[in-house]
Amino acid sequence: MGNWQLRQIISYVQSKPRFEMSEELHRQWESEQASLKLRLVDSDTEAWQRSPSFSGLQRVGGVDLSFIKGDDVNACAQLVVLSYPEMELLYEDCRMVTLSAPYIAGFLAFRETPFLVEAVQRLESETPSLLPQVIFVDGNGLFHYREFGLACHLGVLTGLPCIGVAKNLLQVQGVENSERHKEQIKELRNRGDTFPLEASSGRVLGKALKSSDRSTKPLYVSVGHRISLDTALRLTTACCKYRIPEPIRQADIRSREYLRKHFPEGSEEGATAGRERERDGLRGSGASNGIKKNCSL
DNA sequence: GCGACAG
DNA sequence: ATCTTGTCGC
Repeated sequence: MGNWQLRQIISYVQSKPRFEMSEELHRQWESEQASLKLRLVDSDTEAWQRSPSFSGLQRVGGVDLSFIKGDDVNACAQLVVLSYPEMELLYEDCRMVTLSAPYIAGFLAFRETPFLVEAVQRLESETPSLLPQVIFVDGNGLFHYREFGLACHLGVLTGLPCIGVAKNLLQVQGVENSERHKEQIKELRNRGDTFPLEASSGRVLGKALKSSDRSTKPLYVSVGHRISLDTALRLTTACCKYRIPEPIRQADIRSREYLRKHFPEGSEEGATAGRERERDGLRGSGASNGIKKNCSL
């Protein structure tokens, strides 16, 4: 294929416009965020959160969604629970899900939350003793346009303490990826070092955190629900073997692994091909080494 | 027109 | 989110 045709294809793909949201839906979602926000608790509510060594904390959770390359509708929703402080797997749950909402910055929760809540509810009804005492969420909490990101949303809907952890900076409320910001990143020396993400209002919405010794890029941590920012930072640091907090990292690794296994590159039509295998006995409830597994197509 | 846009 | 090989270093 000539370079010329390639450019033609590239420009076509790139011209695909981002989803345009109707004014109506925009208002509806904003008002839902505002009303859920009334139930948000942005301080420590648990005894273990006050403990310097988190004594009393035994289970930390992580959630994530993974996608197949050409398909932004079918995804694998994953919940893992790890032991604290060992970070050993205690429970994992994954499901293929069909998303109904598009990705729109500022409204990520409407796309992902329904499936994450379902996963938590399955655990709650089947093995409540394994419920995590806190959940690490892939996305922002209070560090958000309206101070109610995915981690807040999931926290309020489940009632569980949640921590928002974003891998990329969301430029919001006056916080920007400026030269100043880049300088502050360079000044982070040791694992655990932070600097505040301050809104133009003066409120600190979250903090940038150097989560491992050999990572140039910080994590953007903010309160999700029922935890203070300082505690969220301490715990995030405590749960990082690498840059990404272990619960989120495991959820990410395992959901991708699941997709690789059940939808190898080439099984195009996305999840439809796999649906036929649905009844073929692939339902994992059997535990091999004490780890509760709860996976199915 | 240019840049931003968590996942 | 996803694509993608090697490369440099411990």
